[in-house]
Amino acid sequence: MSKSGSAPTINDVARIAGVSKKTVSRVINRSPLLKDATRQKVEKVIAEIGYIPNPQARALALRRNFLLGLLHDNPNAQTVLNFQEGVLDAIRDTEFALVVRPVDRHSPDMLEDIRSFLELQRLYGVLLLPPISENDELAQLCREMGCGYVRMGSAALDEAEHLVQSNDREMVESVIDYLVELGHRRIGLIEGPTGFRSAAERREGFLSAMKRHGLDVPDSATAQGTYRFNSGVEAANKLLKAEPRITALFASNDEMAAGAYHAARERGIEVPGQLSIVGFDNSPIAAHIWPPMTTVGWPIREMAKAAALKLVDPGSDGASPSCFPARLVTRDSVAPPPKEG
Amino acid sequence: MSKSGSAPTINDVARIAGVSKKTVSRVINRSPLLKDATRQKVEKVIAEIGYIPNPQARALALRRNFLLGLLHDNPNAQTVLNFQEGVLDAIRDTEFALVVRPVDRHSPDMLEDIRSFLELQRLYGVLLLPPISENDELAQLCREMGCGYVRMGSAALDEAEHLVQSNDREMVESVIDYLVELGHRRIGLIEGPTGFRSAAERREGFLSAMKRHGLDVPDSATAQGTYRFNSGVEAANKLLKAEPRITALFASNDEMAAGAYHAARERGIEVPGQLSIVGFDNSPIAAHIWPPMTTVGWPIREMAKAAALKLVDPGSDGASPSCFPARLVTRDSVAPPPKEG
DNA sequence: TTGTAAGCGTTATCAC
DNA sequence: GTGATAACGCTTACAA
Repeated sequence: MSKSGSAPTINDVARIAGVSKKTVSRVINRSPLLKDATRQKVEKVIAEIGYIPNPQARALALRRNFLLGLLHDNPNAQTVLNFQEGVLDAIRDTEFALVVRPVDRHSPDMLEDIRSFLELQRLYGVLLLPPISENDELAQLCREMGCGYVRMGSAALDEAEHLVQSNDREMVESVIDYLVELGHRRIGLIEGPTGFRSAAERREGFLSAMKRHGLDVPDSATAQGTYRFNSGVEAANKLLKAEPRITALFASNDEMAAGAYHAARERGIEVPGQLSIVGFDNSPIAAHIWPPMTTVGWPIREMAKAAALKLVDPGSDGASPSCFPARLVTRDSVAPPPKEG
Repeated sequence: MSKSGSAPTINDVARIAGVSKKTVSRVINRSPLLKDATRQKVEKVIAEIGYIPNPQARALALRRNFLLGLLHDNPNAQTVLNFQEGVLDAIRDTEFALVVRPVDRHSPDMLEDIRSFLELQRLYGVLLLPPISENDELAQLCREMGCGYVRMGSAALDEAEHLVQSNDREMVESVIDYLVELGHRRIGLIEGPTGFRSAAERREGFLSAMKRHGLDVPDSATAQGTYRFNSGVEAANKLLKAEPRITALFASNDEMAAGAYHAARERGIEVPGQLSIVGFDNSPIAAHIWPPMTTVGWPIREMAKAAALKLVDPGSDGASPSCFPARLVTRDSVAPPPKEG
């Protein structure tokens, strides 16, 4: 047995199994050049004494920590938290742990901060959430530092092994199809901020669907927001004062869509009777607002799990492309347009 | 200079400064038995070559990682995320990093899971969020494992060095005072689930304030929820069907309060005209719902920072008690009661 | 296929 | 006060 008190080490295993510690190390690391008999003998001892390799020691020897980092500039609390859960799904019962690192994408020091963070903590790999996942310099930095990385995004930002993707554009197209089918013709767009790939993808989806249906998109039917609630209020106010009034609007995220609810209510416009609203994200507010909001939801948690697996177990499925389909969550904020007059 | 390519090590510092590595180690660890001249000489070299101690090596030698763990059973996404930001405020520019670990308080294996997690990762310390912060066995486990811990709670759960506290009870009392001052007499309570200390504290605050004002609290004016939205709907439905109807209600968190909005709207009861609603948490939904909700807010981020500092720098202020005052965030969900009749 | 010796970068022990 | 020397628990040469 191991020396009582402290956890068994590789030396205990080696001594009891009657092999060298290097052989034990080979077992741990699944070296292919081991005789099966030896491997089994060692594995038996490992199981018996409950040996677990010490991650700190491995980290020192390998010059690389068993830590996954989540880098994000808080797009939305629930999104970040769901993502954390998904990563945990992937690394539960492994030696990996998840470290989080909120960053400020507007800070000129962001890249340098991340560089020294990676240098210090020697992370095994990092997971990049939008919008900073769209930053190519950041990806380049990870490569330079020998740090694995996976980007989560709404477009083909990188090679398959570094990317987990959603199909925002298609989804927005089908949202518009849905509204048109219900009879809507004057549909407005509250788009997200410049510089966000997701915002661009969603706008493209909107515009191409409208074009496909032969519908006009006057300037007065689009407005830009910041992805925040207040900007949704302002943008909706712009859209709703134009005549003839739009009968439906798509907002590039739920928070702005909630702002649009607010603006509509202040103007005495009924949702969905006089105005249909569709959001994007399926965040909690969409379910809790009144009337419950129809929106587009990503399978964030599954995406996060896939992203983490690409890092910790690239063998399994990591090299293959991962595109996760979003789905329309139908609730009560959409109805046919009001009769003209 | 250090060998080019890799970062300088303690050996480089020792060689250049002409001292032993142990002396450098003493400088790093602020040993008091060093001659000032020696210290300054070494510090100069450290600054010159930009030496940073390697956390992985320290972790191995000290048998303790430079990681803070956040253990939580997601009370609320925004709360958790704010807390993370607060911890980061405390450990920014230190060698510490934050690892997160969502747990399932309903799992019978929770304690064992946490035990093996702590054993494996050798965390410097953990931060416990409600409701698991109220679990005394968990605190005991941390003590046994030699892992620092700080509990965040709404009552005096532990000694000052292990606690960051909020004053939920007093705050709820002042909420009731506020409603009574406006003229409300029939005030309802949607309380949180059994087993949550925060729920108990808030209920106590409610009841003692009502008693102080000589106001009756019939059974029909209280209902229990789970802190989730749907339970708020159900609880409010129970409260709102009792006659004479309550004119105000306090919900133990915002999510249930949002559920109460929902129930009121379904029954055609106007908020705040016919029913005033006050929540607790100041979560985003309170600001985004219509009408914007009056609620009680904690300074989560500051509390998190204080908690992390208790762990990483107990010298500064860690031993002293930390009670953070919540404050009433006044918005538009409260009005005087409707005229009788 | 397996073992030996020498690190990885720090701290602890115990002399001086 | 300070410095050799041996841990800490593992991995990577390189040898056998």
